[in-house]
Amino acid sequence: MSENINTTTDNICDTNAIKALLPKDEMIYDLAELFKIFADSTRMKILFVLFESEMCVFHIAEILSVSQSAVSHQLRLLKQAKLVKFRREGRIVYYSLADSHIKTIIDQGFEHINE
Amino acid sequence: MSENINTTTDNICDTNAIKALLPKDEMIYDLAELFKIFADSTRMKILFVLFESEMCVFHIAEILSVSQSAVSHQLRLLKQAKLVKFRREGRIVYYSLADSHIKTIIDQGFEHINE
DNA sequence: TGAACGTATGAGCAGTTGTTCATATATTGA
DNA sequence: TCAATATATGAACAACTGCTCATACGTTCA
Repeated sequence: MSENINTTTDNICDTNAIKALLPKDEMIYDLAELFKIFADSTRMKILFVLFESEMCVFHIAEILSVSQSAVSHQLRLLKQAKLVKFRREGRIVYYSLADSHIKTIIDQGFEHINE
Repeated sequence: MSENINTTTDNICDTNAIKALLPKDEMIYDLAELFKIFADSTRMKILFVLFESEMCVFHIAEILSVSQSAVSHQLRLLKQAKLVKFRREGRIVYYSLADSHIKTIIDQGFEHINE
């Protein structure tokens, strides 16, 4: 226990102690991956549309003036991140938000910007 | 008022009405820019270190096993996004978190991951 | 069954990002 | 003032991202 000496440098602050307090690398990596999803304005716009209402791919593309393909590609990422869910009704696929954390995260982002 | 007809397509959903409810493009862009900062594991790690304590560049680099230059570059971005602040004491520059929204955003991210 | 429609996806490309390396700037103490 | 130390920054490069284009898949209806 007490022989656990910091052998690298004589620090005033104990870097090893702080290192031990950090979340695991994998956890931090996953967190960064999640925030990557919010880090694009097209995806952000899609989320804002879905805040208002469940919506099919075609209408999302129309509202945002973005190609159907681009929307579909981004919905794929949102789906993988479990930020949206979907249901099929005939040929039409309706997307909606997956959970409520999403709104909280975005709201806090807004508050930071409008500090 | 009532002559405001949707001329593009005969939609069941009124896409123009939804369009009007969305935040302005610039706002959404700024929000995405903010989340870009959280979208990298090195920056994320830096934030987690600063959750624990104010810290100089050298020690951050040591704790994270990242080069001084890389840390400095990332701190620059964190500074620009007003996520961290700093104070100089001689040759040493100490960084710390700028406000409390940061922790809330990250905590919500955690909750989403651990759903 | 086959045409039409809504959605998904792979390839390719231009633009962006994070790192390293070299070097500049700033502060201290001899 | 000069060497040492702490930090900042520009250039360059490899890796990644988001779009477009072409096309495939899945469903409906005639």
